[in-house]
Amino acid sequence: MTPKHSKPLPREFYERPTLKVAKELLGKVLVRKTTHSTMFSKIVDVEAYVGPQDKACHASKGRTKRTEIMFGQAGFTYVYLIYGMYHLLNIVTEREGYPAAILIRGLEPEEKEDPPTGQARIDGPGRVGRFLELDRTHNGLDTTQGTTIWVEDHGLAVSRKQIQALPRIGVDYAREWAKKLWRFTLPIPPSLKTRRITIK
DNA sequence: AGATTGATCCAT
DNA sequence: TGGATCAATCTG
Repeated sequence: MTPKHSKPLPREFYERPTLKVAKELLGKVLVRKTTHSTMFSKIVDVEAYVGPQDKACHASKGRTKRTEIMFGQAGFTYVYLIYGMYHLLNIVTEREGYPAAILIRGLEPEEKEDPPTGQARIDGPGRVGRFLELDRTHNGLDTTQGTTIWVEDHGLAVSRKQIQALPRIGVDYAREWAKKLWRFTLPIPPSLKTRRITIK
């Protein structure tokens, strides 16, 4: 099922309307390569931040040192520190000059054990950053090069019916923009649901 | 509900 | 140059 060789999604994939790209990222495989290992995780939860008018988008405040990357070429990472603790991973979309990005909120890591143990879902953008061992050195990386962080298509079909559209989290300050259904998720599979009991 | 935590941005 | 803000998470 998983192809032996898969290439990073090309820049053209990201150079399109952000809402479309966001939905199409669901079911794709995020690859994170460190010196020790290469991790593969299915993308299951994303949020779109779309353009200068979107008050929830950091770039609505204009072009600054921090938001500069979002104004640049699509396919680059936008990683930033929030609350002094969490590194959130985004991928830049749309044409150069139009600031937009997609926040990765949830992952399902590939099973590594041979009898699969039932891997937990990584739920929340802060946990995603921690799981992927991200820090600010991962800001502004080109995901089309297949070096550190990239996305592959392993051929998993995702139908529109599976995609839930929800309001974005934690952006109440954006007033009416917070009501946009620009968060897209895949349902938690039953195999994971049954394993969501957390033991202390 | 409250604490945590530090980079960023802007104006008191 | 200070201080408010913040695409969150953990604990109680």
